[in-house]
Amino acid sequence: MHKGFVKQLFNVKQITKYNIRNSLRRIFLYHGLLVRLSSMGVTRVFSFTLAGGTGVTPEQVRKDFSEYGIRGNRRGGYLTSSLLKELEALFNRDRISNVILVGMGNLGQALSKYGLFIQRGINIVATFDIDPFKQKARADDIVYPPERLQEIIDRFHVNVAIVAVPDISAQEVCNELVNMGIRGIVNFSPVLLKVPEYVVVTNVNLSDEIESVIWSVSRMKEEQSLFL
Amino acid sequence: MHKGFVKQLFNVKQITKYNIRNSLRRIFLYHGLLVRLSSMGVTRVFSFTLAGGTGVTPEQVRKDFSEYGIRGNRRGGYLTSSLLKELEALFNRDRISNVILVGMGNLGQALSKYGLFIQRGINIVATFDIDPFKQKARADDIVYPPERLQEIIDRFHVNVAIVAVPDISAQEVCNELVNMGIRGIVNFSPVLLKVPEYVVVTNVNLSDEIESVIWSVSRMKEEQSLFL
DNA sequence: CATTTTATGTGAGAAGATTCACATAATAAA
DNA sequence: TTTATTATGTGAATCTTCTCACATAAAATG
Ligand SMILES: NC(=O)c1ccc[n+]([C@@H]2O[C@H](COP(=O)([O-])OP(=O)(O)OC[C@H]3O[C@@H](n4cnc5c(N)ncnc54)[C@H](O)[C@@H]3O)[C@@H](O)[C@H]2O)c1
Ligand SMILES: NC(=O)c1ccc[n+]([C@@H]2O[C@H](COP(=O)([O-])OP(=O)(O)OC[C@H]3O[C@@H](n4cnc5c(N)ncnc54)[C@H](O)[C@@H]3O)[C@@H](O)[C@H]2O)c1
Repeated sequence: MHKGFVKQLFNVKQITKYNIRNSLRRIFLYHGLLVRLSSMGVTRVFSFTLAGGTGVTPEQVRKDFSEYGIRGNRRGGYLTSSLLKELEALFNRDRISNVILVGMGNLGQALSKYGLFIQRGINIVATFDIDPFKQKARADDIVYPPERLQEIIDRFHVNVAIVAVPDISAQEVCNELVNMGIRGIVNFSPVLLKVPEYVVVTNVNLSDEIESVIWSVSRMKEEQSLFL
Repeated sequence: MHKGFVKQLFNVKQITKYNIRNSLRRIFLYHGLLVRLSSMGVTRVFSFTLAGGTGVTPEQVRKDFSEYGIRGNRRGGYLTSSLLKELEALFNRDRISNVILVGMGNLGQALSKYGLFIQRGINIVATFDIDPFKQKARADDIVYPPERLQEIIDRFHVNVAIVAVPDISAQEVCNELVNMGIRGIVNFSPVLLKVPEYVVVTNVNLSDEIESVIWSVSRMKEEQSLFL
């Protein structure tokens, strides 16, 4: 089952104590799969179901569940609905989280238009850009100027921000956000943001992702050519 | 130095032997930083320079370099230019790689417009979409119909594809690509693609990334409220 | 030219993550 | 109701990754 594909989790490598364990990253994967299975009418899953759908081994799935105190039936696997509830309780998905998005360039616009975030409990309540031209992009989808950040953060009790500004502005924007009460940042710029220890940052580096696949493929090809 | 921020690497979790080691993922991070430092005129770096800029420890940087046979001067650190060359040789960046992009929706369009991929040796030679409306989006930036995939893959010797289609189509598109000779896929859809063992897949799951930050923040807040 | 300083390079030990193996419990079958 | 079957749950072993400590070499200083 778990052979024949390179699989990947999202990534987070931590240094503070607010460490996201590998096991928890996988829990997110299981959850994502479970949401889809559930919407397809699947009412019961087994460790191998989740394993097959996420690219890990069944033992790993059970071990992960064990770590978070999630238990199934010794023969009947797990009930989709109650497993979903348990997972969502585990990562505070009982309610929807308001996030803001700063930087409405290419990437920011794509993210802001994505309709499925809400299914995962992610609600982008407002978007911001320093460029006046971008600010009046659309009437139904307002882009605010950075001056209104504090107001919106307070009004919607926002803790988490998505940062999609150019690398030169990233640290500056980050500092402002942290001063305004933001405690978590998803950073798409390729710079390491310096933040106080009470702020969580996750970097998504798309160039690295693509480059690593290119590398793997060329490495694979090299190796195979040795057998010709 | 390495305290006070949560740091993250891009991610890849492997099952085949074409495993991307953590150390290699970090090598990509060092490289990205080095490119920026280099363009800022920095001619010499130390393990702590790279560590500070990427969120790892200096020991780790040296250990990683050691693993890949990269050596510096016992006192003078590393020369930016020669280190860059060594790293690029390491992951075949002597030449630029042609990749294709399938799915020109929100995300695909953002990716296709990103001008800095080329600096990282990533050249998107063509984009594809099944939607005829998207196909004639712009005269200067042609979006091809899927029928022309094979032709373009062959013409530009493409090995790697970026897949940004809806989850329902992802496996189908993936199968076609593999049949046409693609050996590496960067998959933005939230499904696990089943591929033969000679194909490398990396999944980028943006919902998971955001959700994990939300989780970390709420977890952190909970913990802090215990001390009130 | 000898001495001090400073950063590298790496073995050894620690920590973390994954796999293995099997006892255990729930269900199904007889 | 007894027996067989099947999936879970988890300690122990293994494998991987990270950290520590310090010897070592290059450069700077006197
Ligand atoms: N687009 C991609 O596919 C891609 C790929 C890899 C990395 N990235 C990274 O993601 C980030 C965004 O990429 P992009 O292509 O959307 O860039 P972009 O230049 O298209 O958009 C950046 C936006 O940020 C806005 N901005 C600049 N400074 C700001 C500030 N101080 N406050 C608020 N808004 C500000 C700009 O007006 C602009 O609209 C960049 O750091 C880029 O390196 C993007
Ligand atoms: N946009 C985001 O911010 C975001 C966030 C998280 C995940 N994703 C995932 O990324 C993927 C793309 O997202 P999106 O927002 O760009 O979706 P989208 O619906 O805007 O675009 C998908 C595009 O793929 C095209 N397509 C469909 N089937 C195709 C086929 N067989 N061959 C070629 N093209 C085909 C469609 O015509 C459409 O243009 C989805 O799987 C989505 O779940 C996107």
